[in-house]
Amino acid sequence: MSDMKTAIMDAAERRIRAGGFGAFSFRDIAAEVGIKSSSVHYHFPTKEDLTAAVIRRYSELVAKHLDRELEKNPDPVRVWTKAFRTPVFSEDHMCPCTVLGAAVQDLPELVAVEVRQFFKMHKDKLVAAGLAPNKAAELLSTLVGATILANALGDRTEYDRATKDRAKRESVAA
Amino acid sequence: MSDMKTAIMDAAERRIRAGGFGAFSFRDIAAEVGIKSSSVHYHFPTKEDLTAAVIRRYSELVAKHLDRELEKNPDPVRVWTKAFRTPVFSEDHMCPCTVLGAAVQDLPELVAVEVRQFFKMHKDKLVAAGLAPNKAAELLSTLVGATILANALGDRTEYDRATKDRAKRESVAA
DNA sequence: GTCTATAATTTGATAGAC
DNA sequence: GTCTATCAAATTATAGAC
Repeated sequence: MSDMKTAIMDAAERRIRAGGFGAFSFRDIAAEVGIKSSSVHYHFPTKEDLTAAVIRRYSELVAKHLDRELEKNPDPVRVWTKAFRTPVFSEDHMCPCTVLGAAVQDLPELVAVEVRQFFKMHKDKLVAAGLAPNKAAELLSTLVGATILANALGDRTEYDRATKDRAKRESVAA
Repeated sequence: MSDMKTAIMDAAERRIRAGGFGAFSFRDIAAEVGIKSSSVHYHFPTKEDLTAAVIRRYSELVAKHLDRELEKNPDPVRVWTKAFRTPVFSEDHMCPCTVLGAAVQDLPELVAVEVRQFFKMHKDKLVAAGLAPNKAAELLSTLVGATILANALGDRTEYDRATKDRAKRESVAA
């Protein structure tokens, strides 16, 4: 993948994390990467294509990261709690799939498919790691919800408050 | 409040639930309620004003509902789990504050304030109902996240999977 | 690959008649 | 309160030169 294609996706991802599909334009991104908006269309024909590519890249990156962490630490509760904590304590604030997942009804089909796939990937991996389906859904819900709570309240420490007890309760219990 | 003002807010709320702040225009809403977009501005000067009014109304409605339910059932876990379940199993799919809370960084100030207040209200009420602050944050996170999971996966039953175990585990324990 | 130029549409908002 | 008319700006996307 070319440097420019990567730079475009990086800029788009940051904006999606902040406000979702409606919160960025080709002109925004073009200005940031130093080209014209028509040149962005050369790399990604439509906004739908660009957004879907960003989510797919993000999803694959997260999947690889989780596999790597699980090798070092067999406790899925701790691994996932730490993974979802990362954006909260960075400048990005939110996971792009969480932002898009909340407004999935307003998303172009290609994007909706990628977002659905992201959450399905998490469920599958958690079950493969030993969690019961109900526990997997509950853990994932708590982590996703905790990022929203922290974001909406403007208080990152809310994520730790929301996830602290479960980590103590269920760690190693998997 | 006039019937027209109410109709405008109803139309705006439905669109916010589906896609957030960027997913509706004054023209959309005007068409739905049978007037022109310029007439919408008579009732609400700006989009920011309209959105903030919608969220404030929603927040107050939810607060009253929770107070009423708590009188009938003293178990906050069951009351809250049922309350957040309602939009998931309706045509609305999502709570408007959850959708906006995920993208709060992209929201006008007046709207962001109302969204923050919504989640603060929940935390305060849960603590007043007897939950420890950590437990309140965890429960709220799980419920909010479960609505997103159900929405993103296009499977309402995911909400029940994600919330079933906790209800069993913690009910009456408050 | 990037540019200029532009089409076609939509947006939030205002002025002023009725 | 609602209308017509309109503005200024922004949007996604395309055509064609270089």
